[in-house]
Amino acid sequence: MSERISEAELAVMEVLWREAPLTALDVAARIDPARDWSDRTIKTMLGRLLAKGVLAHEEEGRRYLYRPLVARSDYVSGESQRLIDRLFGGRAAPLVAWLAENHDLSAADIAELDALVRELKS
Amino acid sequence: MSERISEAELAVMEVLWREAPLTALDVAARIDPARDWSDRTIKTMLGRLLAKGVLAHEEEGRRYLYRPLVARSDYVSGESQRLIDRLFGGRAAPLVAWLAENHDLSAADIAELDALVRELKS
DNA sequence: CACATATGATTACACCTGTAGTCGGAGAGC
DNA sequence: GCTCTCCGACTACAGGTGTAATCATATGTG
Repeated sequence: MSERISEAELAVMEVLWREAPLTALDVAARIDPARDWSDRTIKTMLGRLLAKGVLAHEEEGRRYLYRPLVARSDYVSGESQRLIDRLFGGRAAPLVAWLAENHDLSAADIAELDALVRELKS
Repeated sequence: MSERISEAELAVMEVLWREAPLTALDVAARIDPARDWSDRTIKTMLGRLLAKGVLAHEEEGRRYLYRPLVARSDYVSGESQRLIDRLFGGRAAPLVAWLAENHDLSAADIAELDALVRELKS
C-alpha cells in the first residue's frame, strides 16, 4: 500500500497536511500560484493520490472532501530513509557528517546541533 | 547541464564512481547481480547517461571506455539538497534534528557527531 | 574472402508523471 | 419539465524510466 508520491503530487499533499479536509477547489486555491496549474490538473492529482491509497475522500453534498491517510512525518521518514539507503550506505551518521561538512551551518544551527548532541549523550 | 540521474542509472554510476574507466561489459560484470539485468539494459543506461552528459566515453579499439563526468560528491550534494528543499524548508539543521530524533543513532554515531560539533564550534 | 561474433546504435513497449480535455449525471434557473 | 452548469470520472498525450530486442557494422577465423 501507499506507493510513492511524485513531486507534483507532493504539492497537493502539502496542502492537505496543512489543512484538511478540503474540497478539490479548496486545494486548488491553496496550491502555490507559481505552479500555475489548471483545476483539472489538481483533480487528476487527487485522483491519483486516492488510487495510491494516501488520500481518502468522503462525500459532502455533491462534492468530495479529501484528507490525508499518511502522516507527513511518515512520508518524511520514508524519503529520508531512501536517501540514506541510496547514498549513505543506510546509515544516518554519514549523512549528518556530510551535511555538517558541506552546508555552512550557521552559528545558530551549530548551537542547535550542540544542544541535540548534549541531549543524546545524556 | 547534467540532468537528473534515475534510480536504475544510479546503479551504473555507482560502479563507475568506484572504478573507471570501464567498458560496458566491465560495468555489467560489476553491477549487483541481484538486479539481474541483461547486458542490453546496461548498454541502454550507459547510452542515456551519455546523453545526459554525466558520462563520457572514449574509444578503446572497437569498444568504448566509460568514465563519470560528475563527481559522486556533487551528485550526493544535489540529492541531499533536493531532499532538504522539498521536506525541510531548505535548511539542513532540521533534517539533522529529525535524524537525531528518529534514527536511534548508536553510541558511536553520537560520539562522531559530538566530535563534529566540537570541531564546528572551534 | 565469407561467415560467425561482438559491439554500439536504433527501436520497442509498458508504466509513471505532468498537464490537461471531454463525458455524463445531479442540482439550479426559467 | 427542459436546459444550463458544476463536479467527479474517464480519456489523452508527450516525455521519462525500466527493461530489453533488433539492426548494422567492424573483427577475428577458417
